[in-house]
Amino acid sequence: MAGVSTQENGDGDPRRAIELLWGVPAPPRRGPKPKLATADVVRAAVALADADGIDAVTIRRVAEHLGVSPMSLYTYVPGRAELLDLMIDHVHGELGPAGEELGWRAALTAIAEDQWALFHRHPWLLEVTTSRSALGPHSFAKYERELRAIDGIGLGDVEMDAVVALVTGLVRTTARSSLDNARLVRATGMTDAQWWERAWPVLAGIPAADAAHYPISSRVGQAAGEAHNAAENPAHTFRFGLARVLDGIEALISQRQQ
Amino acid sequence: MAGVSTQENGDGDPRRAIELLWGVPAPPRRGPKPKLATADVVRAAVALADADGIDAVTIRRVAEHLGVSPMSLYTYVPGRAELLDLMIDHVHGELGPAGEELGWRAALTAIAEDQWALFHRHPWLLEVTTSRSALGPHSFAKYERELRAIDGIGLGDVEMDAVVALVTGLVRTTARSSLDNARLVRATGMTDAQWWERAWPVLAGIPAADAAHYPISSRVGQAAGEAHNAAENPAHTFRFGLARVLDGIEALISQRQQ
DNA sequence: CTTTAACTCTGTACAGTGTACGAAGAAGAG
DNA sequence: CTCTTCTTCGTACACTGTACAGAGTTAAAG
Repeated sequence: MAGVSTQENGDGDPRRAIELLWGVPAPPRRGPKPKLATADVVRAAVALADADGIDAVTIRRVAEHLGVSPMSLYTYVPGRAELLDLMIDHVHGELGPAGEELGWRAALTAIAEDQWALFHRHPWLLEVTTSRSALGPHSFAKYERELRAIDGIGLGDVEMDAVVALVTGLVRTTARSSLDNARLVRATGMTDAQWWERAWPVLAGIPAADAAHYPISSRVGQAAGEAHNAAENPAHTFRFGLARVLDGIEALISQRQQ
Repeated sequence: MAGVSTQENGDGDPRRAIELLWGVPAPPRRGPKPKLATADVVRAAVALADADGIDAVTIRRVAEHLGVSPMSLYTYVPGRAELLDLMIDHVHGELGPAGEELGWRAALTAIAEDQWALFHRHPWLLEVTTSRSALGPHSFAKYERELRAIDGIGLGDVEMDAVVALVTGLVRTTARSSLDNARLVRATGMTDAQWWERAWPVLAGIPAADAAHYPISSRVGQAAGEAHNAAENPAHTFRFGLARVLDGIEALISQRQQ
């Protein structure tokens, strides 16, 4: 089955969102003392998302966890979309610092491993799409660290951005596959193997689905399916892909140096 | 701002979903003639998603487009989640055939270009996550074609699956970035440059956001931002990444051959 | 033929969602 | 003190997926 869905929400004026992200101190306050701070709301939302997924982050449930009425949250956060932005930047703060003494390959590897771990700590990150206004201080630092890893090794600026996107994209897709598998096992109570055992009789009764029509898929799919369910293997797939990508980057660099 | 969100929906019994995907002919029917066929529903849903994004695909709106009451759709489709599965497999039917006479590099390139184009024709594909039960005939054929491109060149079965995931993942992430940019420009009426012009004064007033703290990002981010907005450049980023990935795969293959 | 069973279609209803609006009350500014 | 601003909250609206029950239609069974 399929799930959804990244919905629109660019309202254009980024001022308030940016101020929240960067924690601009509130101007002189006149009314009653606020019960909470924006950070409390963000922390509660992250805790909810960690535990029950991004769909558990509803205004009502976050408010309930904070012992506050739903509408009060709008005092601290302009809306749900901006809350998600704040959550993203918040957990980006868990990523490691620059660590500059390494070579580019070791540095990129450390970055990728860091993000791999982050996705597994906060799986909901994979269900949220970021866009330009989500650039808070921690996301900025993340980007800076990524670029620093490959600065001064002969790549152009646009190339550097592309290389960084390549590596972070790899982490994202392999982490997604790893966590999707785990999530499905949890949700359906079936491993891939068990699921296929139930699905197979149905497929077998369909002429067009005969294995003869898909000879390579049948062979490879089985091997890959078993590998995905082995506990340690998603990480191997990730590191395999990372090695390929780094090799490709290395080829570019040595070509540039000639 | 951020958007959401892949929600759960594994109900466990895949029989009906699989039958729909593979177009099993309905058993002898007794009641009144159906006004529609499942394919009509899928086509209408795809048209809606193409035009207005995946969030426009609500049961009510699809039904309205078909001149039918919302609840009748449940005659043709078990629920919204399965409808999304059917949509995915439907558009996977637009992908090209195997084309086997090419070398692995040319074949993988053709596959990647095909998928790049598909994502641009159906941007909603990027907002939907697939999972195991979405494997209809066209998705199966897609996987088979991908594997065929690299079959018999010395890779193990699990490696083949990982390589295929690497390439298709790259297409997905670069297409996402390309389309996110386009979507934001459409939604906010601002290009990245215009957006930054408005955002900059806000950021400039925040000590922590000083460019001095992010020297490389400031330089590279500007260059990359301009590149993203140039009409032809997202495709260049995609092809740049593809070249790196293919180089990485090539390194593996020649290492295997020694 | 009549009867029966299966099937399509539809209206209503429910539990959710984000959030606009307005009222009530608290606390610092003058 | 008054005035203004701010927080908090209850209510309400439009929207979602879909469970359920009933009405109407058709083909098969007797």
